[in-house]
Amino acid sequence: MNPSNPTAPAETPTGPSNFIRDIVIEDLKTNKYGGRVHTRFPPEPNGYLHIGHAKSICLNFGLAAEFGGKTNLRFDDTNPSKEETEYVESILTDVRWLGFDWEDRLFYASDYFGQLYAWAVQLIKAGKAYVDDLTADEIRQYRGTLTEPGRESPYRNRSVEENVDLFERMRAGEFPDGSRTLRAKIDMASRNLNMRDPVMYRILHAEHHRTGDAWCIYPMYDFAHGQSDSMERITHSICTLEFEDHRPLYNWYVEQLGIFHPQQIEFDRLNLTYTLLSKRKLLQLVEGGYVRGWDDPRMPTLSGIRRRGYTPEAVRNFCANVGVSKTNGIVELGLLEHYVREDLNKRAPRAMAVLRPLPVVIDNYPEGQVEEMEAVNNPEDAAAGTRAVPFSRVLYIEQEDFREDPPKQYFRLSPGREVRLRYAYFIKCTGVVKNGNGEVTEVHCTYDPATRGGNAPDGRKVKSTIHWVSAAHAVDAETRLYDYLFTKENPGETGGGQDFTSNLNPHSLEILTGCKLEPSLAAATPGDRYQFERLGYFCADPDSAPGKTVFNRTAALRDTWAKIERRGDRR
RNA sequence: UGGGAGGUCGUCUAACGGUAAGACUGCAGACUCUGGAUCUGCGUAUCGGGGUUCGAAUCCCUGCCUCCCAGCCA
Repeated sequence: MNPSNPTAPAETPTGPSNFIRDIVIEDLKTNKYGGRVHTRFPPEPNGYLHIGHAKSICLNFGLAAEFGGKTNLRFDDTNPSKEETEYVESILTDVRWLGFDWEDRLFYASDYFGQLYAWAVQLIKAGKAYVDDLTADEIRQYRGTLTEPGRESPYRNRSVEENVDLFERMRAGEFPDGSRTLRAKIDMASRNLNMRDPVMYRILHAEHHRTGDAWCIYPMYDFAHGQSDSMERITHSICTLEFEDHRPLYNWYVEQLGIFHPQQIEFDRLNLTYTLLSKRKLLQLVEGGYVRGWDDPRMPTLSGIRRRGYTPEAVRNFCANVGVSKTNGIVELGLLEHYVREDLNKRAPRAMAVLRPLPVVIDNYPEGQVEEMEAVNNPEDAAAGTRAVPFSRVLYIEQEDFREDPPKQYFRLSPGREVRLRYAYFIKCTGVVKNGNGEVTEVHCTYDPATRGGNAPDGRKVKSTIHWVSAAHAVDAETRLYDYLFTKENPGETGGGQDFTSNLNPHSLEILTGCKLEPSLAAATPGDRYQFERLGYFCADPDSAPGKTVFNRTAALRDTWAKIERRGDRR
């Protein structure tokens, strides 16, 4: 926090330290970059950001913020065939939503196309790059294999003059896509395949989302990334493990060019159980119609998570606590859920909602009478106050809260048994009405007027408190319950010939209509979050319209009874 | 059978030659007008084999296992 004493722990540590933070602290101590900490988050605008990106965003912005540094947002948009403005918009929105600010430092690799081109010419003139006429297929063959060295291209020793001329003509659009490339002249025998004369530029007559048709040659990521970091004077260039092999190449470019040398540090990408974090596969889910879009609440995208009802605070806490290391592991999805529950428990107002209604008639309650019961808005937050909930003779309770033949340890309503209606009265079940299939369609009860508000003057106890909604006052709603999108911890693991879609969970979405909400919920607007008592956290969906309320279940509450019952089944 | 990076409770992360710690999960209990929350307690780990050392998760040797790399993707 205090730049003059960078080794002092942060005033509000959001999580444990990690090896990258330790490196930054050490660099500050040795004054490696003149006390500067400058990071960047460099997405490619070819898809929506997901929870794995959130880890990187939090790391980069968090580190800079902690040590008084800066973080740039830079789009690595070097491949016009995959990138779109829609994606840059969504990325901007998501980073902002997460709570980070790049201030005036929004950059694009495409801003640097001119400089990159000049540097390419510089390398050609230094005899360090050449125009190659080999086809993609031939380049692959010449590259060799993991265990065998590659062979030099027959075009490798063209004169500087010819290379300059050819490269200029590539840029001028004289050659068709794929006919030539610009390659770095390094070492076809290198044990690191990235150093076997990597392609620097390819010909692509494609419309770029920002530069339009100004260019028909585009730099490869490897030729753009390191220099972009360099131009932005990035001190700590943090990326994921798979780029470790590329570091020697980035170093080579920067050294040949004689420009500022950022320090690249690789960390492990986030993996989550029952979750896919691959933009390619997420795109496939969207395009294949397996989900309703990038922001489907089952998606691990930030837009999906947001629509699901997660808070940025919960995501940040999660990211601060998953740890940053170099081991490839897989974090349990339950940890993410833990952080939403932890956050929402503190801030979500409570309300009563009945998802699967079962009518209850209080036979001894005066017909036509309505009472306003006082309910606490949030037991975790006294300042949230109370509200009035209407009570009347006919109510709805949750089907699960009644059992005609209660199993052991079931404490809820059943014939002859007394329970408390939350914030209202004790009721005792006196009988049921069934339909032709023998299913209970209505429960009859009597109430004890002396227990108004929920306490018995005679001190008698009930073993259970259940939620309810007055039938006459209820607001109808649709709720969408979500389960894991995949049935396998590692959805990428598939049997012979199958792809990951075979691991899709057919029950990942359950839509409930005819749900009954307490009237205060009629005021909910999309994005509003509540805890439906005893059920879970719910968030009003943008699909809501006047008269049609839709809620997403963000996360269920911990359900001890379900656990007991499940265990009972196994015995 | 090349190169790079890794292997610590079920999961993730710490311990930087000196009592293997924390979080999540699990189990047990307390409390409770949410079978929620909260609180208390319990459990399980240094990949294997050698070595150095008074002392090794940590250093050395060796074996095993996992991940990444043969795009004109990023």
